[in-house]
Amino acid sequence: MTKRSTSKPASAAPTRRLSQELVIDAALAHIDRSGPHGLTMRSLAQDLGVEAMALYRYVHGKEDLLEGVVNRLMGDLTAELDEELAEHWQGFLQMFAHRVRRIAIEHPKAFPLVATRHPAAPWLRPPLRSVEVVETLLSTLVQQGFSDQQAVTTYRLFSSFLLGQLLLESSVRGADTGPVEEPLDEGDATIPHADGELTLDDAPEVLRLRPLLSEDRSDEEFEISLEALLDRLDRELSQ
Amino acid sequence: MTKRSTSKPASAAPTRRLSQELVIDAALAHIDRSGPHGLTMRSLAQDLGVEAMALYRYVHGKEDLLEGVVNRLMGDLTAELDEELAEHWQGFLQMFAHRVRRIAIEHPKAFPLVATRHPAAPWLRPPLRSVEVVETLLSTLVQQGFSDQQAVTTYRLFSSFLLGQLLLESSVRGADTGPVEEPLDEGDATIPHADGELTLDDAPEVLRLRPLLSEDRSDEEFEISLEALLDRLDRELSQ
DNA sequence: GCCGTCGGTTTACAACGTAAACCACAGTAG
DNA sequence: CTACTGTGGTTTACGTTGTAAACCGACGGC
Repeated sequence: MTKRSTSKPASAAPTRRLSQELVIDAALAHIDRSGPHGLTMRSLAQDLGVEAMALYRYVHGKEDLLEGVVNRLMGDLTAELDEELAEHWQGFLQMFAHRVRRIAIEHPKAFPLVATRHPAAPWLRPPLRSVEVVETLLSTLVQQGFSDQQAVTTYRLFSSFLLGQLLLESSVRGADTGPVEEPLDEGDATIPHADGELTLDDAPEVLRLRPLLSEDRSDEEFEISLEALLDRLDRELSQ
Repeated sequence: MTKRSTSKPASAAPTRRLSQELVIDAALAHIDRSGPHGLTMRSLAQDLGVEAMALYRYVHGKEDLLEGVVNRLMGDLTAELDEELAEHWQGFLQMFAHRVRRIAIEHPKAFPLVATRHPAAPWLRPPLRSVEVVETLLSTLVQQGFSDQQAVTTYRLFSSFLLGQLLLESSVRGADTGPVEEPLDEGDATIPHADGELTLDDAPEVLRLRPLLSEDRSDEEFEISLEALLDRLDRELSQ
């Protein structure tokens, strides 16, 4: 109604009763299409066909809302784990990794939040942010013969791996799924800032390898790297 | 002068002439102590003993300023590389990795910006965000016998590794170097939100391993993981 | 002397997060 | 049936943000 043109995909007021779950879901949906930057209390409210202040019945504030969103995202990570796979730590970790990756892929714009948002406890490393998840992971590992130290280290290695890989991946996916973010102005000053099409003169190698560079190998790369990590763990375990 | 109490460490107006460099440096310093969230055009201006709008002579806007900051951070990555080390790709990558790590450690609060801020080109993966850096990296690799594909993959693996490792590391370091961020209120609603001291009942394993978990092994872990990555690359190279 | 241009300030505004007061209704108690 | 109270939502309001636009003083060249 105002003048924003940035995608208000109808659904003006389909629901007649709010709830925290509903709010958070709407928030996630909104982020999915316009990025975290595009999420505003008012715009979200409008999505729900309601006034901004109404949201405050269900969330403490924006910060809290975002917290809710990442919980929503990473929440059902421990849900219904396949007992079969969980029997060997390799399969277990693999399954876990793929679950997280699926989330990152389904919500490329939202996933970075998981990384940014600092966790409740310093030893809760993104993207495995809930005590529940860490608990199942650690207990499973220890239960399968990992020493305490090994379990913890594995947890650390595993999370760095996931974070690095998926953050990067979701960043590129999030970009081409509609870079609705910051159109911003043109014009320049004395700033070295990003040129319209990037100066890759005197960068012959980059120029030459450009097709290779823009290729999307994320699937195989993830698989391979994960495999490498597991191998490495396996080696360190038996040694 | 207003009423902010959040650390204005003197230095009211030591300089009589502004410059883009100066502005960006001040911004970085400000972020270093209060986090990106605490950086405000007005507060930054005040640090420089000047009015907010003055900054716009040197930066296009806040977004641009942040861009400048990350460039400043990652800028001199290619400066004066040790020819000795660059003779073997292993030493080369190692040196690179340590340089980046040093930056992440010296600016824990600022480093996440490097990850968040999306790069000019999609194939420019954080934290190696400048064409220059990527150019030297790629050319060095190719020049030492890497195939094109191998060079590119190495670049990818290397950046994921750095990003995951250092983002996590800087996040914990940034936290205990003064969590000036979002003190926010107390009180609750129907929200699952982080309890004051986190409920780790029914998380016996986490509870038990807590000392292990909060231990800081980042130094060795980085070294070891880097080593592992290099080994893996070496293996894939010869095979 | 006058005149741009450069560096900074003043003023202004729209958009944001959110506190506080307000209102409309639905149950329920009497 | 009426009065009371809590619950869900709106209105109004305020402070803080980023930034556009107009303004202004000093200073160097003609």
